[in-house]
Order: sequence, then C-alpha cells, then structure tokens
Amino acid sequence: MARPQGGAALQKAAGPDKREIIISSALDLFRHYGYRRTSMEDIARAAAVAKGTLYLYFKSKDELFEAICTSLAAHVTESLEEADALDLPLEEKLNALMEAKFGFAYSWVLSSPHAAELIDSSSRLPSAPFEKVTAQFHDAVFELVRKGVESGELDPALVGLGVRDASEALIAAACGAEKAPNEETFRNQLAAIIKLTLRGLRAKD
Amino acid sequence: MARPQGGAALQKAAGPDKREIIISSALDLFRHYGYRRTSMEDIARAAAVAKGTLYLYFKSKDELFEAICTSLAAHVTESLEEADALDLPLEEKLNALMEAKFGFAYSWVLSSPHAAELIDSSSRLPSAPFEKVTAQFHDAVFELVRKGVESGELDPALVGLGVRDASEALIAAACGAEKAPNEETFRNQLAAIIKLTLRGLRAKD
Amino acid sequence: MARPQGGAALQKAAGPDKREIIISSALDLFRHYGYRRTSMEDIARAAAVAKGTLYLYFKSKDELFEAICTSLAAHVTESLEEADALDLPLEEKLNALMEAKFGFAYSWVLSSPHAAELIDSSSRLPSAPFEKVTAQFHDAVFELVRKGVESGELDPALVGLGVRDASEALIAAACGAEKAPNEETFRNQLAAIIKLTLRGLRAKD
Amino acid sequence: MARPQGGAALQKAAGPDKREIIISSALDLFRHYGYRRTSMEDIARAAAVAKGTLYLYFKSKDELFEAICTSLAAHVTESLEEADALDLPLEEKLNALMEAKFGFAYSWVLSSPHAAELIDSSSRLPSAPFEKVTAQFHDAVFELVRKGVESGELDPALVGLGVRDASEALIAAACGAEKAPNEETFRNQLAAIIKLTLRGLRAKD
DNA sequence: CATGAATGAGGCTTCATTCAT
DNA sequence: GATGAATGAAGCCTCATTCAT
Repeated sequence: MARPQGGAALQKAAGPDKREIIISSALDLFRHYGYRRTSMEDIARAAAVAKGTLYLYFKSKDELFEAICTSLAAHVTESLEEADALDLPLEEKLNALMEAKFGFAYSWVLSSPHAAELIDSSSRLPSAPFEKVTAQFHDAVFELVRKGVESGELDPALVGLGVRDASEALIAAACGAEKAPNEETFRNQLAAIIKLTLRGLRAKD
Repeated sequence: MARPQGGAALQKAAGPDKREIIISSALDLFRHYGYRRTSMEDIARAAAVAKGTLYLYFKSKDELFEAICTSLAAHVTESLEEADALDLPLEEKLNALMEAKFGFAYSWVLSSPHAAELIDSSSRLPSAPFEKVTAQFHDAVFELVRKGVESGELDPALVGLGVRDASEALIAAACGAEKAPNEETFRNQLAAIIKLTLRGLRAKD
Repeated sequence: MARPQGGAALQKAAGPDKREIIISSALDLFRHYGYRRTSMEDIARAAAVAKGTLYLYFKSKDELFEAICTSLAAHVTESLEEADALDLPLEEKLNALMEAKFGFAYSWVLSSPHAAELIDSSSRLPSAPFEKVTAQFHDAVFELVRKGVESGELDPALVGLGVRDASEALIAAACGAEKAPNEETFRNQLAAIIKLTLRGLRAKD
Repeated sequence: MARPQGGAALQKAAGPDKREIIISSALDLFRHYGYRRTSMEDIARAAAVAKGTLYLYFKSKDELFEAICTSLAAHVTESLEEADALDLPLEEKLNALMEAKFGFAYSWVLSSPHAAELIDSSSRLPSAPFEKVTAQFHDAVFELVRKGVESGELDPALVGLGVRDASEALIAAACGAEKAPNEETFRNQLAAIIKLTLRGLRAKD
C-alpha cells in the first residue's frame, strides 16, 4: 500500500516549478501503477503537496494526464528536430529518427507494465499534442524516403508501393519494436527491422 | 448512461448458451468503453440478465475477463492451425499466419479504441491462454523462416541476423500493422510490411 | 468454500423426515459457521435438497431458525421432565435439573463458537418455545428450593433472600457455567457453582 | 447558531473529536440493531457525516468495531483498577470488582438485545483488548480469594475446590447475572450470587 | 413435490473533487 | 496560494427469495 515517494520531494527543495514536480511525480506513478490505480492522493504524496494543490495546477486528473502528454510530446518534438537536423546517410538517418520517436517514448512510457493503459487513457483525451508530433514524424520519414527515391537509392515500386505507402510501412514496422520487453531488445529489434525493411526498399544496382 | 445493448437481446431469444451471451456482451462493452469503464451493471444490462446472474457464470469481473481471453485465444489458435496446415509459397504462407494471428485479434479486439487497456488488463491476470497461442505463433514463423533458409530462398546473414532474430523481427514488424485505424489499412500495411521485410531477407540470386 | 455436508445425506436414504434432515443440517451449519455466514445454499447442500425445497418446509430462513429452536426446546423439555421425575437428594436433584437445562443447550448450541450469534438471532424472533421451557425450569428449581426450606435443609433468609430470589440466584449462577470453553470445564464449573451456592443456602445445624 | 438538538448534533457542535462521535454513534446502533443489521450508511447518518468520512477514521467496518471494543475495554480496565485500589472487606471488595467488570459491560453492551452478537463478532476479531482486561480481572479475583484463604476467612477445600477453581467458580457464577433483564435485577442478582457463593466458601468458625 | 437458474435489493469500500480555513 | 477533512456517487459482490419447469 505504502508507495515510494520517489525523488520528487527532493526536487521540491530546489523549487524549480511545482507544476513540473507534479507532472514528473505523476508520470512516475502512472508508469509504475497505471492510470486508474494511481490516485490523486498518491500523486499529491509523491509530489509532496496537498491534494487540493493539485487542483490549483490542473483542473482534473484527466487534465493532469493531458499535461503529461503535452510535456512528453514536447520532448519528442525536440528529439525529433535534433535528429532531423543531422546530415547522415539514409539508414543512419532513419535510425536516428526512429530512435527519436520510439526510443524516447519507450524509455519513458512503453517500458512500463502499464503502458497499454496509459495509451488507452490518452486515447480518451483530445490527444492533440501527440497528433502534431506524430504528423511531424511521418513527414520526416516520408521526406527521407522521397529523397532516397530521388537519389536512386530506394525503389518502392519494386514491391509495388508508392512513396507514401512505403514510408508508412517503414513506420508501422518500426512501431512493432515497442513491444519489446526491455530496452536492449527494443534497440536490437528496431535496428533489425530497419535493416530488413530498408533492404526491402532498396533499388537494384 | 444509456448504452447500446448490442445484438445480445436477439441471441437471448435463441437461448443457445447464456454464458456465451454474457461473454459476447461483455467483449462488446469492453471494446467500446474499456475494462474499467464497463461496470458489471452495464454487462448485465447488455446481456439482458440480472447483475447476480453474472456471478452464476463467473466468480468475478476479472474471471469474466479471463474467460473472454480464453475464448479469444481459442479462436486465434484455431485460425492459426488452419493457416499452418496450408501448403503455400513462403510469402503467402507468412501472410496467412500473420492474418491468422493479427487479423483475428484485430477485428475483435484491437480495432477497439480501448484495446490497449484490455491488453493491459490481461497482463495483470494469469494470461496463460494468450501465452500459449503466442508461443505457437512464434514457432510457426520461426519454422517458416528456417525452411526458407534451408531451401536457399532466404538468407538472414546478409543483414547480419540469425534465423531466430530474423523471425522475431518479422513478427515485430508485422505487429506494427495493428495500430492501423481500420481493417483495410491494416491489411494493406500488413501486406506491405511482409513484402518489405521478406525482400529484405531474400538471398541474392 | 466447500463445506462438509455432515452425515445428513446419509440420513436422507433412511428417509425419516425431510423436515428433520433440514433442521439438523441447518443446526449443524449454524453451530459451525454462525447464522449469517450460513447461506440457504449451504443448508440445501448439506441437506441434499434443492434450495427451493427449503421453502416448501419453511417460509424463510428466520422461520427455519425458529423451527430449530422449537425442536431444541422440545428436547430440553423432555430432559427436564425426566430429571424432574427423579427422586433424589437435594444437591443431586439440582444437578440433574441444571444438567438437563444447561447441559443439553451446551452440547448442542453453546459449545459452538457462534453460540452468541445464534442466541442473538433467537432474540430477534418470537422465542415462545424457549420461554415455556424456561418457565418450567424456573418453576422446578423454585419448587426444589421451597421443599428444601420446608424440610429445614435450606434457609435463604440467612443471606437475606426469599425463596424466589434464592432459586433465581441459583439459576443465574449456574448460567455462568455456559461460558466454559469445553464440556468438561462446563460440567466441573456447574458442579462447583452448585456446591458453592447450595452451601451458601444451607441452614445452620 | 441555533440550539443544538439531539445527542449527536450536540457533540458535533462541540466538535471534540469526530472519531469519538463515530464510535459512540456506532456503539449505539450496534447495541440497538446488532453488528450485521447496522450498515455503514446507518452509522454515517447517525454520526452526521458522509459514508466516506467513516473511512478516514477506520479502515473498515471491522476495524471500527474493534476500535469500539478497545474503547470499552479501556473503560472497564479503568473501573477495574479503581475497584482494585480500594481497601475493603472481602465481600465488598468482591462486589466492587464484579460491578466494575460486569456492571460496566452491562450498562453499555450487555443490556443490548444484541449483545451476544456483538460479543460473537468480537470473537471473530483479534479481541486482544478484551483478553487483557479479562485476565486482569481473573487475577484480581484470584488474589482476593487467596488472601481470604490466607487470613482463614475462606476455605475452598470444604467444598473440594482449590483456590484457582474457587475463584473461577465465583467469576462464572457472577457472570450469570449478566442475563438479567434490567440493571436493577442485575445488581440484585449479582449481590445475591456473591453472598451465596461467598458463604459457600466460608471457613467454619 | 422438487428443482435450481434467475433475481435485485442492499452491503462495503474507493476516490476524484470541493471548500472552509 | 496551500491545505486536507469531508463528500457522495459509483463500483463489485452476496444471498434470501421466487418461479417456470
């Protein structure tokens, strides 16, 4: 019953932003116990504030969850932009993008035994934040494939696909790595999937 | 509050098996509203029985859920065995297996916006039924790849993978199709992913 | 969950009286598990009849309980009349009466860890059966004391009591033995209490 | 503020301790209606708080009941220690001890038609509180009898009892008074029983 | 007579949210 | 701003009782 308070309390002394402390404490608990099993009481305790205080910063539990999503989406956006700015060969660039998108999500959310419920929770909410970053990601991959085709490195037509379909298939396939039971497996599977699918798209030489 | 009763009422008239009616009503609600948001009261209403009646067939809500899982797993097992019995060329066989595994799951569960939570719920329960069929599926794909290597059609070593890694990567990649927003997209993506990854594994000729 | 069915099922074969079988099965369960914790389902199982059958013999759980009380009261009445018919010296007669009243109750009900609840249950019901036998018992003891006084063996006035008060005190004191944790202690305490109180009533010689 | 009405409201206005209010309201209801027939809803209503509030003070209905027992046991312990501290002749001292033990219990609990069930309920719970005070009481009576024997006033051997048996018999006999239908009868019977049993233990002079 | 599937009121408990201090 | 005691709706489950067969 008694749940660990995490390091949140320590952060309070530093007093950076109570809102941030609440968000990070809540994310922590959601990952460990799931959305429903985490009560506002638990969150308050972990963030070392009173229950009522939570409602000064977030109108409801759902809104707190949404704030977490927004925060995570911001992080992913950032990683994605960094990866997108790099000038790398095709496969490496793709790896970097995928890692930016899935890797971050993985280490923060998907590695939780309650990932599924969290994602479900988010589906109940206006998940605008995720939609934007997702679109950005799809665009980046699409662009990469398009350039690959342009440069003659890739040829989706060989497997009967258009550029859009090919990039979507790449993304979908990479998605599958998220089910991995641990981070190492995740990275290995991601790399393997990218290798396979990219070779599948490669033009004949 | 007022929730659709689904087709359960019709089935009741037929009176085949109340247990089945409850299971299908509950699956319906779980898919639409999620595990937690579906109350036993809701299920009883949908199955057109009294609340207490549910407990004549299932000891608890969790056990009802488990029964649903078992039932689904049985269906998947069946599809899988059918697919496995077919004598088809590599790609078609792989497609058949993947459809058997993901297709069924897709049309029954994953198409629900609450799929994630359902899966999460099952992860909290002794999900033995799913584990068995999953293992069976992994074995079948592994066997298929192994044979492909044996016949010289595939060569995972070209992308630096062993047979096991390759088959796991195939499965993981195919998994990604589950996120598709509708069944058509799902099938198209699944086919695309299989094409890509299989071409990625193909031996040079 | 699974509760022992007792020997009731065997008795059914003998087919003496289904009503009796139900009563004895129910008494058994009430003694072992208490009134509330014993469900009609349990009783039906123990008596090897269907739940509905119980309601052919007894209008409700409460009425079944009352029937048990009536049955027990009849047994006590019988024992009491036997004891009252004996021609014994004062102390032995008193012992016999007390054993008839408390001994029977003890071995059938009070020895149960749920005796208290059973008695409480009976207090919620029109306990006419018990009242009659109780009155009979009080009269018998009163008569005994009265004769003892008449014969000069007892003299309640020495402790400032009338005959009625004295006999009531005797009974009340004997009552205390019912709390004994086992039958042996019960008998020893009963005997000791009777010895003490009787000596307390004895006339000087 | 208007003049407070009713006992509970009065206490609430005073606002001494909501925990105490709940305990006393619950004891009241338990006495009148029995443990099982008293719902948490009833208790909340009687204490003029919301149902949920009960759970701020007590983890469960059982724990609330246990708290009541502890509270009662504390009262009895106190009375007992007061009585034990008095320097009185044998009979009066015994009377004081008995009154302390049974009198308090009587006026608060046993006078309830549901006393039996309450005690039964407690037997299902860790009734440590009662065990301690009971042991204390038995010791006190034993000590009293022992001193009486030492001083030559009592002689249990005359009725064939040891000191321990004699003191236990005294207690058991006194217990019988608890069944009295009202407090006056209770006190009279208690006094009569003590007189009788004590005379029964007296040494010849 | 006998059955047992079905009923549904009622009980205990949780927890997101509010509000007086 | 901050608090945390208080709220009460809602959830899961039990079981005495009924009734169609």
